Amino acid sequence: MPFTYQYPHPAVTVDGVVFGFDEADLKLLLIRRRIEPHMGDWALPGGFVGIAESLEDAVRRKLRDETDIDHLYLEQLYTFGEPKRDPRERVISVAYYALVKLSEHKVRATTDALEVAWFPVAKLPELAFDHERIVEVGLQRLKAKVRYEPIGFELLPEKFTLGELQRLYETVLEQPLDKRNFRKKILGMELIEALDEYQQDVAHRAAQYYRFKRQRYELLRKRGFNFEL
Amino acid sequence: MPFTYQYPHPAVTVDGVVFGFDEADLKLLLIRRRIEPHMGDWALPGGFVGIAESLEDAVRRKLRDETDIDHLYLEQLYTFGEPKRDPRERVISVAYYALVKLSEHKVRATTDALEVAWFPVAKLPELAFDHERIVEVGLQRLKAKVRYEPIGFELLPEKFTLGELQRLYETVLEQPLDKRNFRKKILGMELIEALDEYQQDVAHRAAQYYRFKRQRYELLRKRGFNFEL
DNA sequence: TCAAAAGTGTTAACCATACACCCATGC
DNA sequence: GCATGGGTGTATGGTTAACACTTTTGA
Repeated sequence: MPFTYQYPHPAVTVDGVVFGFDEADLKLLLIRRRIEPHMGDWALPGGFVGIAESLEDAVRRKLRDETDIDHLYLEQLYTFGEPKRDPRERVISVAYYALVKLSEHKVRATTDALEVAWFPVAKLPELAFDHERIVEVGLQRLKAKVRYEPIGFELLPEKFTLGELQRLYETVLEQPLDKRNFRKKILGMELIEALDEYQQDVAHRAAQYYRFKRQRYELLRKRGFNFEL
Repeated sequence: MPFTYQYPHPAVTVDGVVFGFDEADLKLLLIRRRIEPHMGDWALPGGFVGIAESLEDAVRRKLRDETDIDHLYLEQLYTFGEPKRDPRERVISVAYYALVKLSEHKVRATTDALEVAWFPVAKLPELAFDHERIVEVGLQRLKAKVRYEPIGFELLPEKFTLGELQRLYETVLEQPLDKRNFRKKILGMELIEALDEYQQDVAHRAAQYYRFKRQRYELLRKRGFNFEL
């Protein structure tokens, strides 16, 4: 028992609310806990922050360890610090939310997780601790942010069709969008460019692929441009 | 040295970024530290979180103790957790930002502060730790939020003139607004009501006083209404 | 009578919305 | 040839932006 302090210290953890998008569903990454408390229950990936490690490094490490996910859009979400969140001791959890290109990542359980899986956000299992609340805040944030920052592209593969992009927005915002107006608006921003590539082997007219012009967006943003759906 | 843990624990603090508005200036509340490190330097009000105390309770307690400010709009801002923020030990700080009606609060130094004062945000002194960075994030948030939530009213007295309200927006957003368009927009929302009261003893035509209809706003918000500048 | 801020409407440009049909492909 | 999603333009109404003079008051 070597770590002693003059005043009581809470434990600090990080939790990741990791979203992916898959054809028609917004999905959330969960792990099944290998240890107590809540052993065997589904929970957000996360864990204790190392004493000399930044918060963001801690989340990235946990996601790498527990799920093999690397390379993602990551942003701090909120800090949950109610005194009775964890039965063991006072635990303050800094939650991050992350967006990953689902099709480009295979997840697999590693050290702390019995199992790792993507769940449609509409059909989540019961979650450990107050993780349900954390997911709720994450969803709210995603929904708010997708409207005024081009983060939707983080959920899609490099090449995508306008149909896929529109379905993504409709799913996240939970409302249908007019196809012609959507295309007019997106194309009008000149933030995505058409490729000379089309879908293959689809049972209907093949859609053209597009790519997000990240550099152009960064440039425009510096000049005061604001993305808005 | 009674508090011992199996793994090292960081200390957790809260810091308050407290804004006020005064005639023509956006102001920030600072304290001069009574203790090391950074004794005598200006810093954000804040301190360690009690082991059985929620984060928000901790900020409120600190603001009461150090400055006598009670009753304020308070919201979590961001959590700063870089390993070397504090020379003593690993300290993770959960920052909150707060808006107060400057004219209705007299601040005074109490337990931990040698001195307490309001500084115009444009002319801040050097700050302890990474508090400059925290203030920057707070300002950014205020600027973003004031556009789509009616938080400006938290900075004004109960009764205010449209001129005061406009100056507040111009100050926070750092851009001039057209008087006629501003009034049209604000009055069109029907969120503020005119009182039968006018300025006294002003060297120009006396302005009418208005009041924010908070209840009506809450009602409209539940029905899906969105405030926007 | 001057200075200082309050108060007040109209017009033109732009943007958001609503809406329907033909196209290409695989089965 | 049919089912499926891709792709395209216009007209209307509403919203935003630009703009200048009169009023009231105290010094």
